[in-house]
Amino acid sequence: MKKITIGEAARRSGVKVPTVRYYESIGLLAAPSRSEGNQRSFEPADINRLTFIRHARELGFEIEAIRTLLTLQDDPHQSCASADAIAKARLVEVEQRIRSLMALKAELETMVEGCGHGRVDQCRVIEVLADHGQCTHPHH
Amino acid sequence: MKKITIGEAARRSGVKVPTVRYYESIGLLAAPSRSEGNQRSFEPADINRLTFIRHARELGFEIEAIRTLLTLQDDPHQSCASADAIAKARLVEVEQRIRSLMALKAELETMVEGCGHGRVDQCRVIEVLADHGQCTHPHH
DNA sequence: CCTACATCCTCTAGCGACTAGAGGTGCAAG
DNA sequence: CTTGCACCTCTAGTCGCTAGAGGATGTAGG
Repeated sequence: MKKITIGEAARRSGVKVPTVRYYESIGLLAAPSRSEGNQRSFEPADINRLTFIRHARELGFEIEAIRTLLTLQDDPHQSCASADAIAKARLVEVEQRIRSLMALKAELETMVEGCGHGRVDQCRVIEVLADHGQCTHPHH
Repeated sequence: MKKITIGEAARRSGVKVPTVRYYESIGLLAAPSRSEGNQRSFEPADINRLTFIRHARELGFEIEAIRTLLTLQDDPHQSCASADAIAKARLVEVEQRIRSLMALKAELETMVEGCGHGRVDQCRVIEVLADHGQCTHPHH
């Protein structure tokens, strides 16, 4: 079997080198075997695991959620109810975040549109921040 | 003039007590005068400043951006071009974040819908994470 | 005046998920 | 054999707070 260095693992998985070491340090990835010169030597399975982690992180799952998802993946005969629950919870979070960002977007647009590019004392950006009563969307 | 304690300032501005002290420590808020017993004594202007900061934070502005906005507010004869640029940049960020979250939402929905609530080896949640080629939206 | 009790003070450490840098070793090509 | 990159460990820093220890102050009731 050919040895996969950490740099190679990083390139194949899309996870940065220091981040791979970090994942090992927090026990998300098992410590790989070492070469004679003490360098990490990864297996193809490690690349899959790293890729899984990267995808999950890109979808905004927290490390602890990923830890749970990984233990599920490691034992494929378990019920997938936990995985389902984790994904559903994440979906709810994302939907809330979208709603809040949409309100925010509207408010920023009002600020930017109202700005006559003159002096600060006529600037709507500063004005809205200073007096929240002017918010068009009193969401907070 | 009546003295405003840190607790009162926190209540009026909506910023928590330790956060007020934190803002002072990073120089976002001038150190207020102290009572005989070394307790902070705020002015009404401090409440306004804290409220400004809170609004800006709620809109997702970073501390350094707020620092700039505050120096603009302190000198109302300046051009508001900087404030305008900061708000516009923030708007662009928010719009990008919304787009990315919408793609993410679609992907999570596919995962959750596809889950037959059976065993892990048939679970679409795990499957999609393990093999990103299955993503309906190849946004990343 | 004394006693509770809330509020205040400073200081340090912790959160999540990395990222950066120092200072040193291994390894492959020319 | 030397150059130079990739690797190693370790510590500290990032952002914006938050929590807790351990002690001082301020206020209201008895």
